[in-house]
Amino acid sequence: MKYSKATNYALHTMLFLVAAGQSKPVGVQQLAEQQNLSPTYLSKILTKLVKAGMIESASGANGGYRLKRNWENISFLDIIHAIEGAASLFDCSLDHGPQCAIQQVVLAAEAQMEQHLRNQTMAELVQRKKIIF
Amino acid sequence: MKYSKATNYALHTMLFLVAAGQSKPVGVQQLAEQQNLSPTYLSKILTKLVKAGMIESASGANGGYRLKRNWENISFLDIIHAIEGAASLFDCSLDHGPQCAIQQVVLAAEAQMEQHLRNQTMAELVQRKKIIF
DNA sequence: GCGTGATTACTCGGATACAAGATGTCCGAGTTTGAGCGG
DNA sequence: CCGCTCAAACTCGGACATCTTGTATCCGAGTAATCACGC
Repeated sequence: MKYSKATNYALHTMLFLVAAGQSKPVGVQQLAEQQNLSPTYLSKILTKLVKAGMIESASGANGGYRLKRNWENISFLDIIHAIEGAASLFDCSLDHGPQCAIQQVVLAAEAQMEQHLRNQTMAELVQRKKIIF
Repeated sequence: MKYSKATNYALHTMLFLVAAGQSKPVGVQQLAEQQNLSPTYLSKILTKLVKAGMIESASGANGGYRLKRNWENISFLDIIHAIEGAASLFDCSLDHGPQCAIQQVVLAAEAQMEQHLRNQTMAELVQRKKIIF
């Protein structure tokens, strides 16, 4: 079990966008170069973030991606969910009784992790560390 | 990102073995029936648990799998790591600076989850709930 | 009875098949900016 | 100097190609218990 590379890329991109501010859109090319991956693939990932309402895209020359309003509240969990989906990471394969004891334990553990990811916003991270994204 | 079905099977099997006690070995056929999957596949999964030292196998007639000593301390995390591997679920794809801020956040969150999984033993769960595994 | 061999009931491990998802690439289409050009 | 056109610089989306991983099956080999049989 591992987070996908796409999540990796999305987190780094968002961190950069937050650090850059929301003044001008940043081209996908520039973003891709920094992470050393192909622009077209990055754009697919960013499309998910757009649909999740975290950023917006600007077409045409000088286009690119830009933060949307209330970007201050975007948490790690928001980004991860946008990319990976919000499904819980364990589904009991059997159907025994109303509630599987194993499932309860694992989901409780997952909730702990999500709690931590929900409390950490991108903006806060940028403030604390002086970048190195 | 999801835990694999194999993990699912392993957890359920361990819970059953703990509930059954370590007197006689339980055949893989019986274990597979309860979870409605093929015996050969289950045996592959259980082989990992054997190598992790949680259970032992007995060949020949009346053979099967049985708990090993100090099974009381086996936690959820032990089983999950035996099946999924112990690799952390996030590796920063870039190499920027000594420590990636994003990585630190995600790993801290993961640590929270693992903490919870480490504290929950199979034996405890069997005692609390009267089965339904 | 008692050993000895065959049968039966198991697990083990490797090889293989299959499906799904992650990871990328390619290309055509739409959109905005800005430069060039003619009036 | 103004407006029009056109090219350039972008993103968007769908359709692929590829690779890895999870899931599962098959089969031959080894092993232990038990049964049968001959002495």
